[in-house]
Amino acid sequence: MEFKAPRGTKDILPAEIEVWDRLVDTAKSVFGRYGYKRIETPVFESTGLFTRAIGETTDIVKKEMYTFKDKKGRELTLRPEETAPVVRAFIEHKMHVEGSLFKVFYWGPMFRYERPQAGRQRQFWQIGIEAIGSPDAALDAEVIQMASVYLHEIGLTGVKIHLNSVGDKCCRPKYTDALKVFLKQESEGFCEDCRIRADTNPMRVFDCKNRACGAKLREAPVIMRYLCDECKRHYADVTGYLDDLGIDHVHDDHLVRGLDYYTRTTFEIKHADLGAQDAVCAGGRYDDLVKQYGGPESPAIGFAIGMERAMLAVRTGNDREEEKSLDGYIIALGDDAKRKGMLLASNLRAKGIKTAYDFSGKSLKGQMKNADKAGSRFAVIIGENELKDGSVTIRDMETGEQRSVPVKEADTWLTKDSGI
RNA sequence: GUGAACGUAGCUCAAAGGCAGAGCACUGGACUGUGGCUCCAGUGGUUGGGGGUUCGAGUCCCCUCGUUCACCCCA
Repeated sequence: MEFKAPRGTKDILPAEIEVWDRLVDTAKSVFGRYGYKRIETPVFESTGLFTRAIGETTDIVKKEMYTFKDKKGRELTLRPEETAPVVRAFIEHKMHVEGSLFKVFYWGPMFRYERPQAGRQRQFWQIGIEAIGSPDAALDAEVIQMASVYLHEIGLTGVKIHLNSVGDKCCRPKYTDALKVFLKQESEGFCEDCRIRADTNPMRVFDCKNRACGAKLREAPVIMRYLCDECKRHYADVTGYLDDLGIDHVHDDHLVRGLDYYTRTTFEIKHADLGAQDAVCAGGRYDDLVKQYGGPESPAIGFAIGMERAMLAVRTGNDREEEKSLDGYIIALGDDAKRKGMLLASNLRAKGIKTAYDFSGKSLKGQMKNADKAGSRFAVIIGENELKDGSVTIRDMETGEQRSVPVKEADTWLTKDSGI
């Protein structure tokens, strides 16, 4: 075969689209219930938008972006994530209203040039939300609860909410300094990657899966001890509200975020069946990002859910019986019957009856088989006998019962709840 | 970017250097205008692509593309 879907991309075929649509429909329903409105932003943006927001030293910016120049030489990038575009739109359209929240949700494809793996693709879809305009810890709790409700409503069970705080611009530097000192002192105990991380982005050592490093990290300074009073208080409030809401969560000292813009609350929702890429949802606060981009002081929080990962996790134990996708399947025998059949199909569809017409030109037997495979409730047969008296034969594909009815009454028989 | 395994019919997989096969699916028949069950028969392949070794390669070697898993990183 000459052409295949590009590496790291996937077709979603009709057989799986039902689950896919459910993820989207549930997003509309759940996030709408919390007062979120949908936003749609371009799939590509100026490259600088992402390099500054995400961080020059992050892997996403350094090696994973689909960047290109257009014909006028503009530097553009296929979006690797959606927070920066939403923030850009928020500022550009001056959506800031003093004392009120900008609450939006979205779904769409994101692009990162990575080696594909279970739950990781080059084009992948995210469903996410952003709430811009409040520092309130109660908002954090509501957002986390909303994510949890969403995952519950798409039928995901066995998820675990991990929570941490990464501090803000005054207390985080103190912590990273302390961590750096520790990593330098104990450098023999760490792998090569971690030694490099000590300089570039020390908090990322907590992501290391090397067992020796993990053991060593138990002695590392813990960020909670270094948080300023405001951050400490904020985090305590978030967990307090979550407890009030009855949302299970675990504190995770080692939960750090890869993107530079995060402040204070960070969280991940993990699922055990996903393999190495076990986060189905991740998010956190980004209190400085809007200001940093020239907007008004607007503390904010958001999260994103990986749709393909959610699909993988939902897949297990979800073999629901599929609904009959057709009400009527029209089988015409001969040219005259064909004309009648086409017209009948058209009339039935106009009345909202799901109707397919058989174009195979096969025998009655062959067309009956097609009706069976198509999953129709009824077969509607038009042959010589029916042409003579202006009737059609309607056969219930479940019970095998059938009866002859006038063409004009076909619609009422096809919409009957039961029996024929 | 690094490492490992894998790539054979539409699908799931056999064939341990010697005739490319099975099950399911598909098509036809038994059953002439009646689907599902059963039985019988049939169609279907440049063994991912390219090169090499060999009398002979699906099998061994090299390159390449892709898949999977892990690392890295992340949704």
